[in-house]
Amino acid sequence: MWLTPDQQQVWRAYLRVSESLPAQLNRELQTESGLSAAEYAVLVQLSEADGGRQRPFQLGEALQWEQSRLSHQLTRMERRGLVCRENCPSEDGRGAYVTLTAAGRTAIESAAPAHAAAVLDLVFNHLTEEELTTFGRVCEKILTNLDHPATAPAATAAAPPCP
Amino acid sequence: MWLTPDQQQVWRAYLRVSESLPAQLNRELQTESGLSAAEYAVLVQLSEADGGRQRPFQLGEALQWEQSRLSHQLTRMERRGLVCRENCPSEDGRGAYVTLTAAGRTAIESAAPAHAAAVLDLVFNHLTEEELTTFGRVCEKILTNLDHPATAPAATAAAPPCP
DNA sequence: ACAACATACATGACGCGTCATCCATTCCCC
DNA sequence: GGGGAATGGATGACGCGTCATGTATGTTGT
Repeated sequence: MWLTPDQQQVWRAYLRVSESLPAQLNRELQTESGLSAAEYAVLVQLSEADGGRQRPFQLGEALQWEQSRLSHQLTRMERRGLVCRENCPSEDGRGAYVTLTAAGRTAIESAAPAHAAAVLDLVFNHLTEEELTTFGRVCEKILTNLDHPATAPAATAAAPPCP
Repeated sequence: MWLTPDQQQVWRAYLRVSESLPAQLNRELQTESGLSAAEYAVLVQLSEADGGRQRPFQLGEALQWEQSRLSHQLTRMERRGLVCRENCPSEDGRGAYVTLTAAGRTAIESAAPAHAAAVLDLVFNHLTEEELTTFGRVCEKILTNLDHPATAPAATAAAPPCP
């Protein structure tokens, strides 16, 4: 029930990566393009959507973000003029649309190349083919474990009939 | 200057891991022990220190944290009674000491086993030997790239003589 | 000895993320 | 068709992290 020394070492290395790599990418994004990682992610999704326009809940699904997180983020991005909200899609009175503004499109298009270059530079340009595929497989395995919470100590049998 | 499809796929998987894995571990830590990941990290360091007592700047080095971040964190943890600050180490009038309280030691000791189990459960128990070592090597490589900013476009030659 | 600089730490402002909660609309089922 | 429940979304409170600054003590050069 404890990590082996090998696992400890890998885990510590991973923890450092998981702190430093996003931090570094954030800094680069911020200084080169004035965008945060969160803004970048939203802008990428919107720019890939038809008409640069999407329902918030679709955005949330694509980003795997909590709805509240997205809502806060959109509020800040609207304040910055990167997106704008339009209410009342005729089909669903509850809904809304988020649209990329011209400024938003400019921002993402000018930020993307440098960001991709940074990712290549910090990660992929230094990996062998085999390291790439194994790294990918490890990530997929972790995602699988996150989705199937084997952690459920006794509830794996069946969902209780909700009495 | 763009990611290949393979790289794209691995990158997206990594991004999800880097969001979901810490989030999941945080949740578990929070619900099982009432600790945040940041608190856990500080408590681990302090509990390994002699007398559960350390200078903030040493803590910062060990954790690789910015000084300001640590200071804020210690303020919150002091408010929660997990650590306490003592000023005036006789050797250095500027300094301070952070000490683990009894509550802090109890917290970390009761939290550690479940946390280790969660890490094993979510990550290491599902990796082959070869995946473990390759994963570790990839992390080390990324860390190396982060330390040696090959990104420095033209300033690698020499630091300017600071005119 | 004293000015200039460096070190150790604290703090306020702000962006970010989560949780809990709330409002409006739409769906469903009797 | 009327009363839940579910869905789409917003918001406030709070912990967290960074940047910019501030303050006090120590160090160094002249």
